[in-house]
Amino acid sequence: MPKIVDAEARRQEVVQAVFRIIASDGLERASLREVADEAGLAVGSVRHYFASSDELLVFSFGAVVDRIAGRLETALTAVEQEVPGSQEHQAAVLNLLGQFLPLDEELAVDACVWMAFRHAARIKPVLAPEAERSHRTVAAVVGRLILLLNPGQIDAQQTLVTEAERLLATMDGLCMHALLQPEWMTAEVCSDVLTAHLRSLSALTAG
Amino acid sequence: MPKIVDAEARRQEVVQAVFRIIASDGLERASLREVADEAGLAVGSVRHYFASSDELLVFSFGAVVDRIAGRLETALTAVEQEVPGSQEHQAAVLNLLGQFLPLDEELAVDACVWMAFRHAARIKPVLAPEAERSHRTVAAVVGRLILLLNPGQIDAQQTLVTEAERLLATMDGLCMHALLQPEWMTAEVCSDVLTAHLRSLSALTAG
DNA sequence: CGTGTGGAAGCACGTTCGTGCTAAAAACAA
DNA sequence: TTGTTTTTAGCACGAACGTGCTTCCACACG
Repeated sequence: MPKIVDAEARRQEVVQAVFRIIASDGLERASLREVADEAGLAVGSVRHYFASSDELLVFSFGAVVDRIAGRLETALTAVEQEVPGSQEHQAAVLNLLGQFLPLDEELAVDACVWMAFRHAARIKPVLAPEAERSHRTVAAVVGRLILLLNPGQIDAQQTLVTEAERLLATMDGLCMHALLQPEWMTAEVCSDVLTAHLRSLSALTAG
Repeated sequence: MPKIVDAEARRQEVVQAVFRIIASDGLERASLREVADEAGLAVGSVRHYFASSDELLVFSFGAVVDRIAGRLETALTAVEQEVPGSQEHQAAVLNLLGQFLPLDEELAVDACVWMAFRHAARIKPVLAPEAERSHRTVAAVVGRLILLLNPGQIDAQQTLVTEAERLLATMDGLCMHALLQPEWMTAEVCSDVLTAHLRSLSALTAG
């Protein structure tokens, strides 16, 4: 058998190059030639691992969705292991919601890439399945979080859906503003908005 | 003097073509050739009114910002003319917030175009000034709305900023979801989320 | 009635893109 | 060593892009 290369690792390296290009220059610059350059390969080499440009983009979209979903899942189990209402519980919730925001370099890259792919999916049908998976996955996490924050208090399915969508929309909006208007959107404002929203959620239980 | 045409009207026609292309095929398809085709003109004709592709895009961005700002301003004065707490006041507020969402064809096109340009502005520096103007204008409207909803109750500047950003993030998130996941995001869910958020705002006054 | 100016159209060049295809290089089996 | 197969690299073609430049056309004015 010939030269053996860890194919999966190579694909991940290429995907990382895609991420960097999207974060710095946008999705439209993520062409095969640019990606190959960024990855230190030739176009033909990239095409050996990804049959077409579409396949590369779909795979990259799936990769970033998996990364985000993994972080959220980890943070959610951390929330579940704390006593509701405790200080640690509150911190775990804030940590979970912080995973949506570009608070450090890695989160910022993922947020950029995630946003770019979701918007591109509106136009490019090949990206639609991953976009829907992304939405379902994240909505499920947020829904479970809403239930954790209101233990046994939400009876109506409609309230759950509404509050989950409300929190999700707020998070996406915050992420968007943090990416697009970083000078107006400091980490402190993000934190204030999050705590204000959580207060409105606990008011739900009280009412 | 030669053949006289209403230059401003022509420019608006071209801009409308840009809007249609962005809404249906995305910003990256808004090339001079595509825009000229959509407008029923030749490339040279479009370039007669817009010196370059960048100038066309910047002008189009400004046009959609003006349209949205105009709608918001109108809706805000309508809110101001109602008695706070009245049924009509509530309806006027919902009407104002509804201007952010793709509730009809025209609003949907504007929302698509607005989103596309704002995200493109992260990469293309020529679009940055309009993006900042857009943000400042809309934030000002939302800030005034927050003050109207809490007459004389908001003393701390920080609370105003936080609540304005919170409402703005929610609106942008809702708009985004309505554009990207229309099957999950019915008008009813939008309405429920809006009323839930407004309830959390009035809870602010009560507390 | 010219005639010159603004409007409309198009050509041509260089660049970038995806992709089909070919060929060298590298590494393991025999 | 030789042979086989993966990996890497590259060429070439058609399409689409922005843009500099030129060309036609029609009409308002002297």
